[in-house]
Amino acid sequence: MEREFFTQPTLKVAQQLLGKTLVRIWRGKRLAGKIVETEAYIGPKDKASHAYLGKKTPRNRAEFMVGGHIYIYLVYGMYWQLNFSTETKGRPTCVLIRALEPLEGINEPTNGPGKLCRALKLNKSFYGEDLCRSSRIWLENGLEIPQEAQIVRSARIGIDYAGPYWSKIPWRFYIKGNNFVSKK
DNA sequence: GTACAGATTGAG
DNA sequence: TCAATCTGTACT
Repeated sequence: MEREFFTQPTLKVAQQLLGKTLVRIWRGKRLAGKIVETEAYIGPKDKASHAYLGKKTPRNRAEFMVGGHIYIYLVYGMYWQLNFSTETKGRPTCVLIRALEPLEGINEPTNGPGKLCRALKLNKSFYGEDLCRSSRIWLENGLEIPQEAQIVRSARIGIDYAGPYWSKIPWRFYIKGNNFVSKK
């Protein structure tokens, strides 16, 4: 995928990522999966974002990079969370990849954000990696892009702490009826 | 230096 | 319903 794809508005990128193929080269092998579920986190105003009110720390600085870079971090002491930065440099926006449908070489579950990172052998060494230039992880166009009618919008998962408004805003997207979406 | 909570998961 | 497990961040 080109840089221009990732620099579009975050909500648009979150929806257009559905159906794209995420490719990861691991020990010379191709691991690939179709993205079936995403969530948008939109910078300073989003109370659920790590960059709420523009907060910038060593941990979340990748959120501020120009679209197409990897923001990866550890939650609950054991699960990695894969995000792609979006929009322009300095804008703290990103899309969380929540679930994949396995296509090639994947032998572990990928129906959750922590699980997909385990299946694709992703960790902090990917922090800040450029998806447009990396030789070990990138995105390819899927064969068919889901029609708008096949995309479901709902509230994001696991962010109740953000309060009644931000925890309910419908910034989670997934492919309708897909068996690999998390929280069946 | 110490305390604390989290964009999850799988077991009971 | 609940514990595992650890890092970034805030506070003393």
